[in-house]
Amino acid sequence: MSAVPVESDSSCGVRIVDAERVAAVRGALPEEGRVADAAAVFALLGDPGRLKLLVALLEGEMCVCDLAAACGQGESAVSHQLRLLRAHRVVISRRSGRMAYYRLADAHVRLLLDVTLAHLEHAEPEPTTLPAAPSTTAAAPGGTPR
Amino acid sequence: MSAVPVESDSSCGVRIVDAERVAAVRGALPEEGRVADAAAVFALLGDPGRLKLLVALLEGEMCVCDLAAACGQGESAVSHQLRLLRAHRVVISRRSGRMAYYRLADAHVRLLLDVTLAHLEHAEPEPTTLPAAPSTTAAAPGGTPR
DNA sequence: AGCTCATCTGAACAGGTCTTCATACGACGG
DNA sequence: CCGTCGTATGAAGACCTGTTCAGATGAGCT
Repeated sequence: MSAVPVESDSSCGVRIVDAERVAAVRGALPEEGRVADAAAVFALLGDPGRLKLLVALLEGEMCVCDLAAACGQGESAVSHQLRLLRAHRVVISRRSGRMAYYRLADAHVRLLLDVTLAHLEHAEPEPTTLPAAPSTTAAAPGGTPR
Repeated sequence: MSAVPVESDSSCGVRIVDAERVAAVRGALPEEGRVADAAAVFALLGDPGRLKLLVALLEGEMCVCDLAAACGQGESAVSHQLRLLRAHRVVISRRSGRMAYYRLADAHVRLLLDVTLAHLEHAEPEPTTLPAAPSTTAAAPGGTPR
C-alpha cells in the first residue's frame, strides 16, 4: 500500500531487469492517492463534450442553455457534466434568479487547457489510429534521454 | 471553417440567452476533430495505471517488466496500455533483443505531466469525492466549500 | 394563485474501457 | 535444434461512463 521496502522480489512472479531503476521510480512516484487525483482530473478532460464545455468557459462564464447551444449538446447532458465538473472543483456556479452561470474555478485546469490549445495550433492532425504499424516511422528521432 | 451560419436557432429546441456569446464561442472552439484528438490524449492520461506508467517514463526509458514491477501492475496489462499509448504516439518503443524499451515520445504530454506533478507538490489533497460523501469531513478543511 | 421557464435530478439503457486468462511470436542459450 | 524467456495479442468478463427520458424543484411573470 504505502512504503513497500523495495524488495527486489526475484521470488515473486514479477521479473525485474534493472532493479535500481525500479526502486528509483518507485520512490519518485507520487502516492497512490495523488496519482488517482490527477488521473481523475485528466479523465474529466478526456471527454469531448466536457472538454468543449471547458474550452467554452475559457472565455468567461456562461449559463447552461447557452453552453449547451454553443457546444451542440443536450441541456440535460450539459447539466450532468457540469455537476461532475463542479464536484471536482473544476468549475463553480453562480446563480442569478433561475439561471445558473458557470465558470472555470481551477487555475491548474485552465493552464492545461491553454497548453493544449496552444499545442493544437501548430500541430497537424494526429493519427488517432490504433494498431497501425509504425513501419515507416520506426526509426526513432535519436537522442538518448538518459 | 465549418461555417455554421450561427443560426440563432430559436426554431430549434434549444434556448439561447446571450446569442452573441454563443456565436463567439462557436467561432472560438476548435474543430470537432481537434477537440476529439485532445480529449483522446487526456483520456489516456485519465487512467491511474497509465498515468503511473507515463510518470515512470519521465525518468527515462524502461522495459515492460520493469515498468510493470515499478507500477505494480500485471505485465500483460502494461503491454496493453503501452500499445494504446504507442498507437497515439505518446510513447515509442525500441527493441533490443527480446526486450522492448519504451520512452515518452510526445513533448506535449511531457509538459502536461510536468505541470501536473508540479501542481501536486504544493496542493493539498483534492476532494476527489463526488456529491455524496460529506462523511466525517463534513466541515470542509477550509476555503470556499460552497 | 397558477403558469412558464431554466435548471437539476434519478433511473435505465447503450456503449465503451480495463483487467485477466490463455496463447502466439520472436530471440537467446545450451 | 529445442527449451526458455520477454513480449505481444485475442477473447471474455466485470466494471464504469455518458446519454436520454421523465419528472421535480424553485424563480419570475400575469
